[in-house]
Amino acid sequence: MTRAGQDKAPAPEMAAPRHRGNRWGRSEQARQAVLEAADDLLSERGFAGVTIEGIAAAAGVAKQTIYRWWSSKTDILMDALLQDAAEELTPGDHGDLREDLSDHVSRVAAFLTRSDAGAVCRALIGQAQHDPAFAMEFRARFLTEQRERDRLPFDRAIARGQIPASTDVPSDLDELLGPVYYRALVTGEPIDRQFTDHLVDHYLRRLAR
Amino acid sequence: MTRAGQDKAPAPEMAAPRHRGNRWGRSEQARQAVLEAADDLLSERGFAGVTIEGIAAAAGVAKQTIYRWWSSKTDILMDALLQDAAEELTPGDHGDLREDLSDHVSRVAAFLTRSDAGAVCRALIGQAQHDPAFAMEFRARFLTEQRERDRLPFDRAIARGQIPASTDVPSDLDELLGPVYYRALVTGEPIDRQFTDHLVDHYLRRLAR
Amino acid sequence: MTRAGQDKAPAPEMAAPRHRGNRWGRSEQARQAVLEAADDLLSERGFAGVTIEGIAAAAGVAKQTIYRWWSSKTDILMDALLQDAAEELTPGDHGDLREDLSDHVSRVAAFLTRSDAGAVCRALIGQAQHDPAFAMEFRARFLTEQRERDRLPFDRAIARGQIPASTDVPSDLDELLGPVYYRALVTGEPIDRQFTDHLVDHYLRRLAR
Amino acid sequence: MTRAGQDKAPAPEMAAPRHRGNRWGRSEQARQAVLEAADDLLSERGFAGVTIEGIAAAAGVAKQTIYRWWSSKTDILMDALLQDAAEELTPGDHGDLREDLSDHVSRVAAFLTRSDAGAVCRALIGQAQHDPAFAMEFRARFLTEQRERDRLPFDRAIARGQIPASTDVPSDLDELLGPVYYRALVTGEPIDRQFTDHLVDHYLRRLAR
DNA sequence: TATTAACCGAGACGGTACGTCGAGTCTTACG
DNA sequence: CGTAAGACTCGACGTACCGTCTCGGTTAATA
Repeated sequence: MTRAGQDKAPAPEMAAPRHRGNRWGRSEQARQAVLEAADDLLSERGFAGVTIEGIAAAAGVAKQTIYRWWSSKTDILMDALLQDAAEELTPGDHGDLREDLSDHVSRVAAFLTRSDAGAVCRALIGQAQHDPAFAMEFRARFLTEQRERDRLPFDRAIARGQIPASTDVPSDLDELLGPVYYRALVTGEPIDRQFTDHLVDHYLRRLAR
Repeated sequence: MTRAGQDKAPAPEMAAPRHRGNRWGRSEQARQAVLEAADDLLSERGFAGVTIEGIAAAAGVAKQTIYRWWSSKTDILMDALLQDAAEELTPGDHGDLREDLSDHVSRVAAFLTRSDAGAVCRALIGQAQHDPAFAMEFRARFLTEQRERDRLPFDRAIARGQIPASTDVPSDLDELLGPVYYRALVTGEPIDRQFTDHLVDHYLRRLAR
Repeated sequence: MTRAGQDKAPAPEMAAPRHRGNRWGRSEQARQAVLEAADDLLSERGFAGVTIEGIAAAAGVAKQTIYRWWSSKTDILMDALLQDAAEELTPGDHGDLREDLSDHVSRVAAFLTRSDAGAVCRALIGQAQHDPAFAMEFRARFLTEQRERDRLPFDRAIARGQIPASTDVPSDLDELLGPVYYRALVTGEPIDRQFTDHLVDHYLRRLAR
Repeated sequence: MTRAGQDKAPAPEMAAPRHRGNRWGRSEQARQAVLEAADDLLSERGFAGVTIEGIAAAAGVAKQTIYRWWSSKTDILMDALLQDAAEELTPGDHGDLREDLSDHVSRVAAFLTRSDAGAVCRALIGQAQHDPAFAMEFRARFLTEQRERDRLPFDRAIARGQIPASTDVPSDLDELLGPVYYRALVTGEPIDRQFTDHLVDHYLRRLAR
């Protein structure tokens, strides 16, 4: 759908090589500048302040270059999200389901409510409410991957024999994370560690019957 | 904040009288036409297809008339939502917490995923992700009221002595409704009765320890 | 074809009245500013320097206002030409064909090669070479009128009995004015009084057999 | 000024040899393809439809190759004109001034109003109205040569003693050809043989006093 | 025989202007 | 006083070409 590249520069902290009129491909320099400009504009001026013209100006890039590689501003933000989200949202392995979940759920809460990438994520979920086609793209490009990461603690617990293999993980994920997203997206209520730990506690107590 | 009027229809099911230059107040006819046009445009052309100009044209109303009474297209949709949501989302009283909750949670799910007013609601939640000021307005004008309705089953159960008065109702509401909103807003997964009943069941089982 | 108005402000040297958000019609103020800006840009930066954006900026007018009333930059220049050309190109009446012609032909030469309006005229003739549809419009809106003016000396001479009523005026006009246009448009040769007087002289000598 | 090559075709009617990477010189194949593509685009889509990108695409040539040899689209059209015009516009020698002129003037008329190369010529004259620098180039590269051809009948008549050596040929040319160009460029009036013959007749009658 | 200079197609790049859409403001005539 | 009408300024949209820049590939004169 979108030709946006996901690959990163082999060594991300190295400066992107100067673009030199290239037959084989796009300017990594321009790509990074665009993603960063989009991110900056979102946090400084809000979603309405993110415009293709604004990004182009801030990134020192021609509009046409943006349209060559991205189909819309949300497509750009999606790339920015994919580049940043994975590491912030990959659950660690503490060898224990409660600890893994407690850690991950509170990490998701912090991501959604406090991080820059989380702001991008919320903006895209917002856009998904306005545009069904984008909603599908969001799910295909981000959510599917994220759900894979979210379920890792469960998969490890199953492997350990801590919970039965028959566990309906997707459904349980909805119950655990739903309230977090609900607060982040709808009520705006702050999400503290106590709340997330209660969620985990209720879930584990239910498992234990 | 907004000058939108909510009331005034002398006899709501009667056709509004043709407005003929009124010295003493706004045209109820124009108000209804605007709200309906906004609703129609949203369902037919999506959120981006809702424009002030489009609404004015569809409603046979001057742009200035819209700007006189509403501050933005989301303000209009808010009025439309408030007009429609209350009755769809007021929980009935079956004399039993499980039944009340089961009914209400599934009703919320249906509202969000299948009704026209629910589409308006999702669009506004989407907009809230893009605009913090609007998020506050959404919470003040719709969400507070809705949360009052949502908690009615709990209040009645407390009055009946079915659950302790110390119940942290807001928090429990988040746990019950969060997964529903999460599916509706984020994953797009369909929400069937089985899923909502599981939510209620898990909640009640936890209460019973 | 174009909705551009030709009417002038009733008293042209009076400042156009301040535009005051008008139900019945366009802003005369904006109209004049656009025509003048187009003229200025043409003489200062050449035809390629005349852009809709440039005119809008110079006239302090929105692009949309230009597109509302004119279809292209040549349409604007046409209006500017029509507003200026008539007086510069209306032949005077000296009671004698030779004098009338001598005066008029040299006036046409001066117009084409030295006046600002003549520069507009040459630019439009240039555009007519590039765009057959515009060529037709040019002929309908300017040339027909101009040919009426050009033939006035002949009509008066016929009325006076100085030349026969059977004179093929259009054809004679081509012979008299053609060389002037040819020099102005093609060779760029300067056109002095001697050249135009020779043209008139040759024409009159031919008449006299 | 322009690097456009005029020569080099070893045998012009032979198909140009396939270019296969050449150290010493440009690809005749590319050159011809560009000129033809420019011609085609002009006749099919008008002057505005002639773009460097369009020519490159139509000719199967890289933009850079065009920019290497020509400075602008008008520079290309100039080459195309020079390649085609000479033969169409060289007056024949019938041994008689009237016949030579009659033939040549009507040939010029046909060229301007009916031939493809004439369309190119008119387009360039049009461009000359928009761009004084180009006007000079047009005169230096095409018009000077063409004027040499135009005067041939006069030179031959002088050599024959048919007209005096003191004849002001350039001025007479303006009088003879001016009306033809005027009709072709300005009025759009068709130019038939009767009109051109009248021009010649009037000229010759004047000579004869 | 291998090198290498000159030209080629390709296509990404930073720009400018295009023509369109909608936002939000303003003024008027009417009821 | 509220309304329909509609012209206004402004900002962004997405597109088309501009002219510049490398790139890798192809050939033929030279080394």
